[in-house]
Amino acid sequence: MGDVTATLRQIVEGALRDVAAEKGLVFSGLPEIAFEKPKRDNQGDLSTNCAMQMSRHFGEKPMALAEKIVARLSSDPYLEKVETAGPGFINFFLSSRWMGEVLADILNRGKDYGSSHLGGGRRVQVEFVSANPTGPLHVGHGRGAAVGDIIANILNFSGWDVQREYYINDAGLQMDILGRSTQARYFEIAGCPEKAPFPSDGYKGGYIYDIAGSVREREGDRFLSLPPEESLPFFKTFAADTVLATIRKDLADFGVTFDVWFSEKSLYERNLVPSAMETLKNRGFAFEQDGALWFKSTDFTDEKDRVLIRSNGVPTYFASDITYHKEKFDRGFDRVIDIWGADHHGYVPRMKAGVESLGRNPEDLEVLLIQFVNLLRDGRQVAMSTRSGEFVTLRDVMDEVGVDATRFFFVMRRSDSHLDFDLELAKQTSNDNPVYYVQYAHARICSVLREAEARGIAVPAGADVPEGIFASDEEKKLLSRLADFPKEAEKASKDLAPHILVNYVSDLAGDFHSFYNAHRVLGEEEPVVKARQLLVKAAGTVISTVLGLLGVAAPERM
RNA sequence: GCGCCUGUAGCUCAGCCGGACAGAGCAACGGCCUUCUAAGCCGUGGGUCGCGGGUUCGAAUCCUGCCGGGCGCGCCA
Repeated sequence: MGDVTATLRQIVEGALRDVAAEKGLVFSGLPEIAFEKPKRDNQGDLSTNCAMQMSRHFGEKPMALAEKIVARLSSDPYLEKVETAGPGFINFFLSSRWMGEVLADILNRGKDYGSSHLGGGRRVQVEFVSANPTGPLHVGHGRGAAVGDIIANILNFSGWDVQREYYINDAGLQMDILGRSTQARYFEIAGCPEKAPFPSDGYKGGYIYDIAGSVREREGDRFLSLPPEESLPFFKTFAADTVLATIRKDLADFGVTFDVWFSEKSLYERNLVPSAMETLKNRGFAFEQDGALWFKSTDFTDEKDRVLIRSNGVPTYFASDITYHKEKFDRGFDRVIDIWGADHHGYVPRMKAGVESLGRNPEDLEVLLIQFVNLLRDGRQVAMSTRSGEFVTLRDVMDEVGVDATRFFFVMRRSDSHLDFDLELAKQTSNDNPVYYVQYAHARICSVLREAEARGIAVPAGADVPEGIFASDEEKKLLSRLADFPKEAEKASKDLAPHILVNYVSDLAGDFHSFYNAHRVLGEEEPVVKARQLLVKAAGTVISTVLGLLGVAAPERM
């Protein structure tokens, strides 16, 4: 059986129509009846507040309407009992028959349980990280990487055709500064810093020395005799390539890969920027003034017009970005998601205006803002400053605490709220650490199934269990949680919210641990052993699926 | 000054397209290992949901005004 709520919805709708018919009311379309899982155990497995929401239309008090609905509910083998409660809730207690069906559904669909066709195969692009190739990725980029990668996984799981893309800002002034910084360090190492002074806005990180050192290893001192301006192109290219290679390696080791690495420079090489500017002019959204080309962003929600091409002829970052987004949509995506650091939030209205000016619905571009990571060690803040080059890199963190914990921690909170990341906590292998809590549940499950096998008790091939075999609260709770998964996955997809999955899988692991401590799988009567083996296997399947979406390992042993 | 985000238990946070006595983890306290992994489980205590108004049968949730924290407002990227 697929969806319990869909079945319930039909039943309740039928009852509502009956009540309406008796009162001579006609509704063209009933609002969707919402079901939720009540907070307290004695409030049933599912409940609806529809009586309260529709009481006005029916001219009834919520509770009275609820009673009428309940009185007209058709009997259903999946329903054990139905109650009205509180201010007008209708609570549904599901029968044990339903539990067996959920179990069978999970076991039959395996890894696909919880996946959906929400996206209908439509194409979505997720662009994330996109850090300037001027230095190693820091923790903030890491959070964006984890969020973007997991969102891409979730969208894929819910039926979208997903492409992951990294936009390389390799065209602007920053590349020049990177080249000059490297060049200066090269001359400095060689003992003649005066020939190429370090730029005042240069990159001061130690990695620049490493790159300069590599240049000396490969090219020797041959640039010392050349005028700096002549060797600058080499330094620019070499430094950018080196940094980008490091970024790729860090991301790959972090479990993040991209389908496309898109170069900003390529926009210029293909001459796309001028043609995009032409498009804007033709559509009446760009105008010339004071020798510059301006975007008429005040036609949209922006507070002032913005420069596209400076009076010196150099395009702004904004011009590249409009061109880039035009190019994205030209590639045929139905939906484009950009994941940015929260410090760019002021740029969102402008970018949306840009998209709209190109004739595209601005809602086809969604911008997700990722708030900062506050790095702590034993509760104390770790000092960081990009300017001085002293920052904690993603590499540092994943080397210290491991990829699994790092990814998990990055998506534990809503993306739009600040994240406290305690390095010491993430490293602990104790119950303080939520990552291991979940992984441990999976390892325990594997252990039980292994032990069963060792004792010659194979996991039953089918998925059928006797009705009523799961009688305890712990079993029912676990099953009920497993039944929630498709809804939770859907919610995570619609909200683009990985933390929903983290919360879900933590709760699921908790339900499993409670079950495990209260009951034994092996050594009970045969039908119970078989049913519990299947239950445990199903729990393992779902935990493994969710951890897979999070890009976190599901270990068989710990 | 204008704009965006944010303020929930001692700490970190969920809940925020309005609903049943506001949830979880950690920390504190008390229990549970001869039995499938105690990296686990069970129990107890702990909250004026920043403050004041408003809308509603009903507000942590929506509106509004204050107060506190973060960020952004360039012919920078």
